[in-house]
Amino acid sequence: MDLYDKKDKFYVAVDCIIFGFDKGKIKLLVFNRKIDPYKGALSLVGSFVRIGESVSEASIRILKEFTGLENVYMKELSTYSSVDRDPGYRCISVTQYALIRIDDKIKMLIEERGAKWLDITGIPKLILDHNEMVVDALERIQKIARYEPIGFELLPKKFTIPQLQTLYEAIYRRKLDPRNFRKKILSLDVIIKLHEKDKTGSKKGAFLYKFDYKKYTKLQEWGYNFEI
Amino acid sequence: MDLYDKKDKFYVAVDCIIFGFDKGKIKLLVFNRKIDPYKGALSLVGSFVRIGESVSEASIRILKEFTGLENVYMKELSTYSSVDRDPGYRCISVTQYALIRIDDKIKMLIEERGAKWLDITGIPKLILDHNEMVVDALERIQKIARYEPIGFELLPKKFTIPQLQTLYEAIYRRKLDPRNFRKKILSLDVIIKLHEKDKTGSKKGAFLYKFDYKKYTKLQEWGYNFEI
DNA sequence: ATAATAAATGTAAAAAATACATTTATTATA
DNA sequence: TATAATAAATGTATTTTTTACATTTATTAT
Repeated sequence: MDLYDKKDKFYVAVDCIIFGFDKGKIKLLVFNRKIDPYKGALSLVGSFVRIGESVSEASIRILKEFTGLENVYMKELSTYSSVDRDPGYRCISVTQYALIRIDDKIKMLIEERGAKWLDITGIPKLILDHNEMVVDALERIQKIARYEPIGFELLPKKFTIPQLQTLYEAIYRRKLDPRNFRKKILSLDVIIKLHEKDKTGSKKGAFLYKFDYKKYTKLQEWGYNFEI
Repeated sequence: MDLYDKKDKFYVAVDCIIFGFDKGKIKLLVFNRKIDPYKGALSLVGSFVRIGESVSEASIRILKEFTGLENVYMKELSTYSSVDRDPGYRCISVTQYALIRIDDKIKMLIEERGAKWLDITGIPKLILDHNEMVVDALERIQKIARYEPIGFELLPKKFTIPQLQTLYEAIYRRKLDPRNFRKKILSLDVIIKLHEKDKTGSKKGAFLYKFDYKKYTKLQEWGYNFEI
């Protein structure tokens, strides 16, 4: 490998913009680099793609390394390839955005690995062009939320309608009317009411629901609009 | 360059899925390869990305080489990176989809360069994974047509409402009601009626319109829905 | 028993989408 | 110069969806 000049051949990297949702806020997963270059600086979760794996295989591999998670919602965002984007290598980065459920187990796993969650309002300087990637990814999820039920990827398997509303308010950055929101989400007919309540949010408690993937898949075939 | 094994380092290519619209049909630009490997086979317009250019610079360069056109609507589709996608190189391809106006000048230019337009219904076998790219690009433009006015990129600068309708019918693969289509498109308030008629389509002739990019840009800021 | 809290609910009005058939401007031809 | 032929242009009633808005309910803590 060291026979070649690092600026004379292409390196391919994958960077993951990993979003979570916790306490009513959308969060981004970053870590403090342990090694040079940029030791100590904040970075997205990423790695070089190996010659014997595809970009998507690489992204699955590093997501597992950093979070312990498999079968995560992850989609390609885009390619960052400016000649001077990385002073060390001639490296193009293929970015992936991922949505994960934050629970206590995940929180622990992530802390063990030296990663952490940042509130997406007020992301500090990250290395290279990673801030740009985050901005682009946020724009993308805002767009995609209009025709895909991505909200459900970020919530626990069981969630309440007020929780779902708070999440959509965070994605769209505006308040929604609770009566209209409830009416709309129920009319989509893709959530199932459970016979349990979550009482952490109020004395009355709110009914828990779960997402109906089967029904959603069926509807999707017919060109379904998820706008809320 | 030849010091390195072709399977031992990454090559980066860009492939362009270039769509046009002619005689009521959506067309794809392909060419017959003049050199090995795959001499004589049909291929998307593409090239290796040079070490000193970005992917987007490369795509602009090759689009110019093949069509003579600059300032074309072109967006990244996605990255194709299976380890065995290209038997010759360890090559990842970043694809771009482009929409261009087919006119007689372009037709000539393209023929001179040995490229040609294929009807998108019934694309023959293309090299490598290019068929997959075309399918993905078609899916993408169908989706994107719902919230961006991409139709206008494919039509001549001056077009009639029936022409626009035919184009959307080709994109969505379904018939639209002419009264409702006209009502909807006019309500969007982004096309300007001209005092000329196009009489190639009928004895009565249809009024020509042009797209109002300024108005569209303004509306876009407010989160505009282009669904037709 | 009462206060406090967030969850749950309904309705009327406005806007948008849909379904549907006739008239109009023009050219070619009888 | 009247007529036939052609695609363009037009209107309305109905249904569906979206919006705006205030009160009651279930539960816990005091």
